[in-house]
Amino acid sequence: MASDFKDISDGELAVMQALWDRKAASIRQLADALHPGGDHAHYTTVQKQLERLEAKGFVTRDRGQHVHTFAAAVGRDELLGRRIRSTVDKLCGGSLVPLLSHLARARELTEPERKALRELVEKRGKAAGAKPGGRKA
Amino acid sequence: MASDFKDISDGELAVMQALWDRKAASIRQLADALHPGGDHAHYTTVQKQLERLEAKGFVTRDRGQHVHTFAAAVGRDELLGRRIRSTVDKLCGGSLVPLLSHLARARELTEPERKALRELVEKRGKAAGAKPGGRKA
DNA sequence: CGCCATCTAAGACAACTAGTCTGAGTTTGT
DNA sequence: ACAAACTCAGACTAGTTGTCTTAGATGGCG
Repeated sequence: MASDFKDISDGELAVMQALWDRKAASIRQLADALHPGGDHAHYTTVQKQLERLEAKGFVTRDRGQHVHTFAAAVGRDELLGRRIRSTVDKLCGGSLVPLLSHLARARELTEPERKALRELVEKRGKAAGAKPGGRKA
Repeated sequence: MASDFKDISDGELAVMQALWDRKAASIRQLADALHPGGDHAHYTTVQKQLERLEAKGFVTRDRGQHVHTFAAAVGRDELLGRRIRSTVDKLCGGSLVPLLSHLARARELTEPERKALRELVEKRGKAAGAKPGGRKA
């Protein structure tokens, strides 16, 4: 279910961001990036965050070398999607309409945004074969 | 700042849902709705949740009568918007493109969703000030 | 008036999470 | 062999959330 989605904290998210930016890294590299001039305590904080992220399945650890190497197991888009879905499920019963009309009301779209949007609309060729609004509204 | 957005827990959200469904209500009404057959403990749980929601500005309390009356201070759409914005800020630096392309990739859209989307595209040239009176499109 | 049901108010409490910090043991390179 | 760097396990604090207890205020009714 969509609900077995374990979310992560802001601190853990910062670690993920660093990981997304570099494909793979050691604790030391991440700690230095996130806490420039940090001491051992900062190092172990990052270590603990990676440990928890690994437990939640957001990160993979390569124990091949003495210095372990970490990599993101879920991408930015994946996390984005989970969060959006979770929000939409909880607040709109799964329907995207409120989300979309909110966007429409909220602010002006930029050119790239409009472009992405247009593609989204085009894509409707296939249809909505899917059952209408699977969830309740 | 957009970041001073205080979020609410799932339990508090349930109270908000009940409130959105009925415009205004007393603690008793909400407690009965949320915990059918509940005892005094459930009552005070809802009371505490309302107290915290009021502190966070999500709910207003009318102390005019002996039995206080509560109403939602922020709507579903407002909360939706805040959460979406928060997610987009944290994960995409504020750009909607990843969100939109995720939607495109994720699944087929339903008819009403496509309709809302088309309107979103049309609406391009306008300034932030929503011109149409209608909330609903 | 006096009683009682219902309500508000305030705080204690356990469970959980997240960030921090400490200490001990292991591996590596010189 | 020694020192530096790393892993690992766990303790500790603080904040949040749901639960529960107790005390005091209010209103209706015999």
